[in-house]
Amino acid sequence: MEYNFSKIEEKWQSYWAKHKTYRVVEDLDKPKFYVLDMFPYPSGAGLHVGHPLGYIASDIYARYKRLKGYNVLHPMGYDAFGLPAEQYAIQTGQPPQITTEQNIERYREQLDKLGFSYDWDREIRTCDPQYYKWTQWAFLKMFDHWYDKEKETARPIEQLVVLFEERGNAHVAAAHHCPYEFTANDWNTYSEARKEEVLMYYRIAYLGETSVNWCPVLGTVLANDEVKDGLSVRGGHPVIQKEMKQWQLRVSAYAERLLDSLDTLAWSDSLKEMQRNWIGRSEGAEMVFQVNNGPVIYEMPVFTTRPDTLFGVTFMVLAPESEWTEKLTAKENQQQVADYISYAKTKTERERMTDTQRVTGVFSGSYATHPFTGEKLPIWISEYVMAGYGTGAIMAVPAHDSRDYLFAKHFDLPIIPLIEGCDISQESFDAKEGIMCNSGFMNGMTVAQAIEAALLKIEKDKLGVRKTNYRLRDAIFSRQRYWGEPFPIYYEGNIARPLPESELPLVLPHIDSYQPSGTGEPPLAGATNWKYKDFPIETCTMPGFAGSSAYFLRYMDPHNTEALVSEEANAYWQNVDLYIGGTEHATGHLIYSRFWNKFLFDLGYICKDEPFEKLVNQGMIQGRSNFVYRIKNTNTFVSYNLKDDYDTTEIHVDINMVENDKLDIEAFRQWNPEYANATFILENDEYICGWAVEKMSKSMFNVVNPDDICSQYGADTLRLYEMFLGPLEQSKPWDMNGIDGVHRFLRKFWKLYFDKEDRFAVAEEEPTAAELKTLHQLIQKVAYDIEHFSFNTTVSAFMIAVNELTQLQCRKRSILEPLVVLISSYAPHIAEELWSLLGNTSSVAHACFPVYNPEYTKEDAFEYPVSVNGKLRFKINLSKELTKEAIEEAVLKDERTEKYTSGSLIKRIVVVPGKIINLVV
RNA sequence: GCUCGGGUGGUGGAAUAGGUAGACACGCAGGACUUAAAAUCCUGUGGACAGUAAUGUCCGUACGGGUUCGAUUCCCGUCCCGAGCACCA
Repeated sequence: MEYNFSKIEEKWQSYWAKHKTYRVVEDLDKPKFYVLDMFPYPSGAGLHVGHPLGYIASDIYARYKRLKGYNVLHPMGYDAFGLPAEQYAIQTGQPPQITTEQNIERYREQLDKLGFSYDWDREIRTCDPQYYKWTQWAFLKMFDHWYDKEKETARPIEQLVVLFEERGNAHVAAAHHCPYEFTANDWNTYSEARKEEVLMYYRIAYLGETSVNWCPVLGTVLANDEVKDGLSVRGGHPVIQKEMKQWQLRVSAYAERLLDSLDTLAWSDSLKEMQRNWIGRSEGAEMVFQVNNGPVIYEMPVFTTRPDTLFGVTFMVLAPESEWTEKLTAKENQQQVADYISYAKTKTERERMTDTQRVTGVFSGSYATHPFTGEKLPIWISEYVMAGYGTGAIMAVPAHDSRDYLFAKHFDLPIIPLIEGCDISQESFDAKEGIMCNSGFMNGMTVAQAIEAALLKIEKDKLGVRKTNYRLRDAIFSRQRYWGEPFPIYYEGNIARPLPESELPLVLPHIDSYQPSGTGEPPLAGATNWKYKDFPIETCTMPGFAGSSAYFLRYMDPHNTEALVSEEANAYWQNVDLYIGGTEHATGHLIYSRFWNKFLFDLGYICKDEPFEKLVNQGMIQGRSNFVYRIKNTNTFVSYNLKDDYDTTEIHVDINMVENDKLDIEAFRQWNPEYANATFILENDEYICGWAVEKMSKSMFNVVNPDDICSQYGADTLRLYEMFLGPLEQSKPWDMNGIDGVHRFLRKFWKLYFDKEDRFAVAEEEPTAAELKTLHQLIQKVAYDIEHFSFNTTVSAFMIAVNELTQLQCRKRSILEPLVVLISSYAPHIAEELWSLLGNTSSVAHACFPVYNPEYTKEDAFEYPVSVNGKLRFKINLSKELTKEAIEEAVLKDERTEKYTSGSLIKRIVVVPGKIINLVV
């Protein structure tokens, strides 16, 4: 029988679907294991060969764990809300519901062809009202809670009200952004509207005025992780800063816990590092500087991580947006300051970033008093100080901070060095090392000692307090878009009210036009009857990360109508044991879902405080693009090696028209009418294309569709080949060069089970020692490799084993049946077919992973390499069981020892049993 | 600038606790089968030198040093590549 992969794969895929082979239910008799992929956004372009890389790896792992006796939860779904579907709707008028549905269908077809062992009964879609009901529910919970910093947990807002009634807000350790203090008395006299206003400063989901990343082209606000280099991640449009009233999530309240529990997670170091950077913890002091501004004495706080440099402070700087800027500007400087602020406002985020070298600023006209020396410190305003971090004001130490240094040089301000022997003639000395000088009581100390001494002094003199700051900001949660979860919020006048839980899900209405209104109103403003009891409902929708922040919990109990997840299901599945996905979500999804999970944990809805125990980042599979070179202003194309003689433009060509970098000229002519009459300058009668490794994308014409590979080689070959390509975590370009070797291997493997006449011919015979050794070496290797995510080396191990068994002409059930089980994680279709040919009636998925027996792999004789002074000389066959002394004796007796030491005295013999013998002369 | 990865044949990549570097595969070369091609199978394949040959000797994991009987692996310095962060005080 031929290895007819298309027939086999079709047969088993429909078998699995029909018999629901991979359906999983809670089973208290079995240990659980939860393997999760980052669910895809179903884009119109469909899957390319890069997408399944992680899915294949997780599928191998899930299948392996199943064979090992675990009850494996391995679900899949779709992150279906998002911008592209809406952009498409704006262009075509097609409702996003329809296009998303179509895209999902296409994705499903492509996924099904690859033989994944998902339990499709648990599929979820974030745009399904039955799913986003729970996204809205979680939002309501956040609206209804505040964060207690003392107890380090979220608590119901009613309890905060009780605290306010008793003691006002001054002594409540809550995460908040309330700009003022009030007493219990004040609180009790507040109107209802005023109370709501105050509570909004404390809610975990809150509506607040903030400076946001506004993208005029997309007509929406973006979160920090959705902006890169001052451009939107989606689309690459410029982003400006704008003050807007937005829904936000108080992620910053969880900063410390998000940071601390990173240590308990089995994530890659680089990913943890990225999260640490993003959270950005820094320890220091918040100190108060007095500003004597005419009749009023202000106390202006600044944050510093270098209190040791206090004696080097020669001026102060405020952020242009800081509230202090207005207060501290002297009358005679008002015009310049106003000009400067309006100048700073016109700059986009991108300009501000690229312009870091240019020093700008303006003097406010006021002076602060140095707390130790009493000196007058001029207060400047400059855009290099950020309003959103610390207090929006800094004490400048030009000698030891490079930004302050540039500023001081530019405006000719004094610079006082504080470290003995440091050279500050060209640049500041930023390193935290050396001995202090010019620093009063800190003279002679090291920097580390001085920091501690300064902190003690600041606390003692009540000049300030120790403080830890985080870079992590609250997440902006409003999007002025249509295709997202509606907020379950309505407005009673100015007061935002939560919809009752019984009203959930609040279903996204259909609208007539997806066009932006032009007035900045979100599309939902145009929905008819978008009201709750005559009160208008919030017209913004939630951002993309809302739906993906708790989806891993929903998979545990996807059809529950009473709860996000039942207590029983959650107690059984706990959290994700293995999460596989791209590193691009490091500072977005992976922070938000950890935050979301911790919040639900605080409320007692779930039992684990972290969602993903182990996380593996698969690398990207890049595309290999091809180029042709058009001579400028002509329709003539010149071959790659001749292009340097002309002035050419590089143009991407569809890789389907290129083979081994040789262009199919006819296909190229038909590709685009513009090229129909093109002429070509050839080399050796061929047109050679240039090439480059780039991101796989439609616009670069370098996309390889997995469907094509499946029809040409089969899914099993594709699965094996994607793993064989290299280490999972590494990025690599797609190339087809090795795929034949992998396909050849599968055919060889298939042939093991058939005789010369191509009849299935597996015999019931006793295996030989050599056959058992091959099998058991493989069992050990496969188990080890899968546990260590070394999928590429497993494929090699299969190849070696199959070669050996072919050599041995082994056709015995006792060897070949376990072999099927071993390979079934990687190549499930061929494994199922052989498994059934072997007479098994149930799926190979229900088999047991073969047990490794070290007896069979034991070697009697071992070939010891013998080296002299570390240089390999010869090999000697000895028993592995021999004692050190016996080995030494045998080596000394061997005549080659004499030859290679040429009579020199042997000073020492290093014997590592089972490894090596080294003679030191 | 800071942080984290990484540099191994013509290519993708192995080497699991410091112990035979280059597994496995691609490519290439030669051979078998065939009228021929495809497919399949076999052999060789890091470099240099010596030998008719089996084989032997030396060099070799970006570069320079160190630790060690022994370093692709550990330490220090340099160079290059990739990723992330970037006025975060």
